[in-house]
Amino acid sequence: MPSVQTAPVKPRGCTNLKLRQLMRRVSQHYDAEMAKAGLKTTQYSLLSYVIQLGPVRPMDLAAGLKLDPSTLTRNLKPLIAAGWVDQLPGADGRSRLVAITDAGRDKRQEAQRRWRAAQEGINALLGEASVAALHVLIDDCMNRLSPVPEGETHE
Amino acid sequence: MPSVQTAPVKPRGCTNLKLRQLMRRVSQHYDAEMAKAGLKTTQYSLLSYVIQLGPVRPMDLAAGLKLDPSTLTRNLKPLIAAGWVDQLPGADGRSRLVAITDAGRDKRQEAQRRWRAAQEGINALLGEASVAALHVLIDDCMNRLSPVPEGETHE
DNA sequence: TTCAAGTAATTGCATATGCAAATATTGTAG
DNA sequence: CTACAATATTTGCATATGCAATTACTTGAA
Repeated sequence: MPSVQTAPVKPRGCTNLKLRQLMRRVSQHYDAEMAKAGLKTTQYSLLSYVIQLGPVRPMDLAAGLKLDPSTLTRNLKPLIAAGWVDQLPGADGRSRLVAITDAGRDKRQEAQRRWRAAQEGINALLGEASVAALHVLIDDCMNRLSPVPEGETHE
Repeated sequence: MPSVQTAPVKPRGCTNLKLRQLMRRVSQHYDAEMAKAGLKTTQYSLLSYVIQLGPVRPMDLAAGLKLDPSTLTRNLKPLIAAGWVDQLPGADGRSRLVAITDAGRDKRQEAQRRWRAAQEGINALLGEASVAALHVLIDDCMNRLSPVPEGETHE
């Protein structure tokens, strides 16, 4: 009988293009939901990390989000302008501390409901198994592309 | 014995955030290589599609790339300015035709070598099996998020 | 024929993104 | 104490991205 082999096939197409396209579609899905809370999904992620990492130096926040520090600086601006985040003086004169405000905590609380709805929408559309598989694959790829040094994971 | 179940686990974390993070890292990898040809990876993709779809209306080009038409308009600008792409009058007065130039074809040829190097770098870093699996998963997700109407695939 | 509905592209607005360079500060070798 | 190296953040520059509104043209109905 002709064996149905799952031979290791050489990847077709451009990984970068595929990733970008999927990312755009997925972002639209989340953004449509988050817009009801007046936030972009990127802003929601940022807000969440500011809460999670407590008052934190921009450096460390950027590292946590795996963002370029210069990008972080700019992404913070709208959140500061909206009064959701504060810039406190850091111990070191050349650094600062980024902290959540009460309004920011409230906003995040509200947005979290939207996020959950969006995530569940994705789970439903793609199937939980696929989403879980995607997460695993992404984590795996991230680790191979830039291993996280020992003891720097967020429990 | 305790069965090692591959139970369908509920996905953890934000699919959007994970995708964005991976996309950024992967883009950096490609961009580092493509920069040697003086292109962004997005520009390489666009150039490739302009060649592939021949003289084509912006609409259809945007659809092919799964990009918003307004984004396409702007992404074309640098390529037109560089003389790699031309805007020809379309049959219909309200439309145009986007076409590759000789210089554009040359540039793409050069860039294609860089792309191959970048793709092979990714394959090596992640393993061909992982990359292939990722592609399959992405294609699957794309289809579920926005099914391609019958007969609109590019052979 | 004339005007309203439809279609294609673009512009206005806001955000996201990263590299390289500039800035501000700290620490250190001499 | 001082000039230089190291560290942390921010700006300058260019691109990427999408939604809503606008512009330009076409078509169809009255």
